[in-house]
Amino acid sequence: MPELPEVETVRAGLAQHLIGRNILTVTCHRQSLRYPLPDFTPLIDQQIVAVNRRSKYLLFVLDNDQTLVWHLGMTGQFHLLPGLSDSGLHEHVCIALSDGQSLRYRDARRFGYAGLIDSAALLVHPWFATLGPEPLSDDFSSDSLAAVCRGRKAPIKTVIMDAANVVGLGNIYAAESLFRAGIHPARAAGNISKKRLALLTDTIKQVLQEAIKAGGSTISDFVKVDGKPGYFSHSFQVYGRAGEPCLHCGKVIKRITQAGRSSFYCPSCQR
DNA sequence: AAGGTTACCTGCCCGC
DNA sequence: TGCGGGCAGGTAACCT
Repeated sequence: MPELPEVETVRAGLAQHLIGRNILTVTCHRQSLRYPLPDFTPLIDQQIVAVNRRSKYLLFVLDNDQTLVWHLGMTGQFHLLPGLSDSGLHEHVCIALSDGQSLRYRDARRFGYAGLIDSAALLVHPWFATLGPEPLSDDFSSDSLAAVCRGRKAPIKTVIMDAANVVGLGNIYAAESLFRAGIHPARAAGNISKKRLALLTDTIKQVLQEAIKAGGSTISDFVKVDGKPGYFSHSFQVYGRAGEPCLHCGKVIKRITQAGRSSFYCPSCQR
């Protein structure tokens, strides 16, 4: 699922169905995912008043001044099903709602995690305290990006994938943003002109916005009823295209490993 | 102490 | 057909 556009699309789809609903029961099929799951009993009889997002975290705001925080990890999915049918493969949590539907959490790799946090204390919680700006807000700007790049020898790709600097970018959108900005993923962050960082700031915002727009058509279906896979189908310019021709110049797209992840780039267009 | 590597988990795809 | 290896959209705990 989950880079920012996917999480945002899931958020929007869930908000539509969950706001105003009450939670009747919560059933867990295992005690922990990446971390131990919280005690869900405080959720019982609470109303969901908002479904928000910060970084890649979904925030279910309850009317008891607590927030159910959920991270999808790599493979986490939420599905809304009519009624309380049997749990499917890798389904770990089932939340029964007052409208007769049930919200199911499924996660094959179990890298996802959840917590129940006092809403007032959300921003000081360790998951949130160190997060950088939202990329689509004015807090993320050429100035803020330049500030975190200054003096850094780390590759620009790892800098923009570090949530302390800007949240929401994963392996795909980092690669696509750098391609559009013409910046080589391995270039030292501190060695990029202010002007080029300003361009990168713009391409990050563009790419994420376009992805949210495109994601709406596919992933919202997935949230709807019976959970069709609904994978985000976007035409990537470099991600996953190693060995294929660059759509801009025709040179062969390369793949390198950075921080244990694949990076894709055009050796001619990106410097 | 910044920067790099590894681990957490299951599934899938590819080559032998 | 079966099996092993490598890889997968995230995060954080380790090393150096």
